[in-house]
Amino acid sequence: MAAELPVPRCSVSCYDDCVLPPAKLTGRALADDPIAKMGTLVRYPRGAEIFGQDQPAEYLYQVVTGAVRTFRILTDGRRQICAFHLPGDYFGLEPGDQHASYAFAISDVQAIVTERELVARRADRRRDVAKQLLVIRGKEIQNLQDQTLLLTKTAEERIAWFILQMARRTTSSSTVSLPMPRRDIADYLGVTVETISRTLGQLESAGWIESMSPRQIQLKNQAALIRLVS
Amino acid sequence: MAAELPVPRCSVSCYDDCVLPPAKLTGRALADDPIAKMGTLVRYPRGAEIFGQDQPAEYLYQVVTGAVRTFRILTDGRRQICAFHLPGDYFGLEPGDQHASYAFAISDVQAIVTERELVARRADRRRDVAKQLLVIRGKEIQNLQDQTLLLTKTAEERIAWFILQMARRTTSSSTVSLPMPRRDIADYLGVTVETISRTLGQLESAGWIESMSPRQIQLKNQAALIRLVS
DNA sequence: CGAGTCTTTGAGGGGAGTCAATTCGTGTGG
DNA sequence: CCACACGAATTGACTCCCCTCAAAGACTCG
Repeated sequence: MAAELPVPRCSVSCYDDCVLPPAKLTGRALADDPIAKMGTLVRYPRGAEIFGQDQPAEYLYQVVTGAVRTFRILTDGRRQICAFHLPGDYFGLEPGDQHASYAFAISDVQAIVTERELVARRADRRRDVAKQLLVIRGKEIQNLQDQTLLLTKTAEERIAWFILQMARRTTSSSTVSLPMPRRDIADYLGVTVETISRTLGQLESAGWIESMSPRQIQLKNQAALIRLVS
Repeated sequence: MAAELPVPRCSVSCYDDCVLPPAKLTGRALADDPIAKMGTLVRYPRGAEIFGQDQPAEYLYQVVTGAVRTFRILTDGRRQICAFHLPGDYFGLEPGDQHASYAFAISDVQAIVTERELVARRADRRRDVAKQLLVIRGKEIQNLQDQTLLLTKTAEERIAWFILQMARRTTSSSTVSLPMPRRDIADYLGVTVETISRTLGQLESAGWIESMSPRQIQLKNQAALIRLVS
């Protein structure tokens, strides 16, 4: 619904304390990854467009630091968030040779960018590269299946699920950071920002979470949230 | 919601006239397909379980005749239809090595069944096989993305979209066959059977479709339906 | 023909959307 | 350093679409 910022904003943000832990370039995640090694590190300022819908899909991306949203604009003008990509996540590997979605940097982002052509050629020779491509798509399928299940549930269940997922994907502490604005969460979960706000209020009244700031919440009763999403 | 039939029913069905055109084994679809050639043709009677959730995913399937539903049972007892598989469609290629869903034959089904192990080994050597696996997953991703978009729309839009998709995937004539019961459509679109029934009634009142029988409808104004899903 | 399932139709209630106003938080300019 | 401007987020009142519950037809199949 909301138009994307046409111009990247490079100013220091008040939200910069909501940083997510960077994927460790030297850790298991990337060391075992035959594709990431082939790419180069690129920086995108907050709000920057990484690629646009219908553009040729020339590159494959992996987030190192920051957060990325991919989304589609529907014919009725509504916006559907496809996914949030956090450190370690791949994005940009489209089924076709054109991007089916936009990708924007939610915060300042560092990403490993690899030529698709290069990956494809390498996959022809090396089994591990070909297998890695299949794995990336497999994870994407699982995410989409989760999202599909989610969209048949109530707003309360969706939001609880989202908080738990963000907790799992970011820090393991009880403090969950939501680097994206409410509008993004709403368009991802298929509810309105008002419903997000009201439901978070209910969860806080129940004593299950505590809102430190709009983008920083604390889990007070994780078990209850898990029971909610059953 | 409704429990699956525990025992395959082999009797001739009243709905057997709702047959879908078989994928042509000699046609382009399968002749170009390096995987289908490796498998064997298997028949499943209507209502038969093809595989179950959490079972080891040993085979890859391609529908030749009939229709298959894959679905998951949620912890709250609800049932989520993942997809309907019609002649030419692949199913059973899970991200992990266990099936994430059940697969049942909606009508009598013939399918080409191929060992996953065999496909995997072949993919290690032959580029076209590896690429075909990627293509299968790519199509699955597109279907899931479509379903995701769908679940954010109104019941009327979902049902119109479903009719149009079934029209596109089955015969090209104006007669659309819906081989699955209302309950399946409901669990796929995330609405109730009552809403399906009522909305079909509305579309018929509007003169956009005409119901020949519960499982056979005729498109009277395809343009209007397309405009509805925009 | 009769049991059972599938589908349709009806009445009523609730969850989430819409519209609108207020508060909060941030960045800007004096 | 403080006041103001602007968007983000929250809160409130009202409406409506769809679900729930219930019952009656339609169609198979034994």
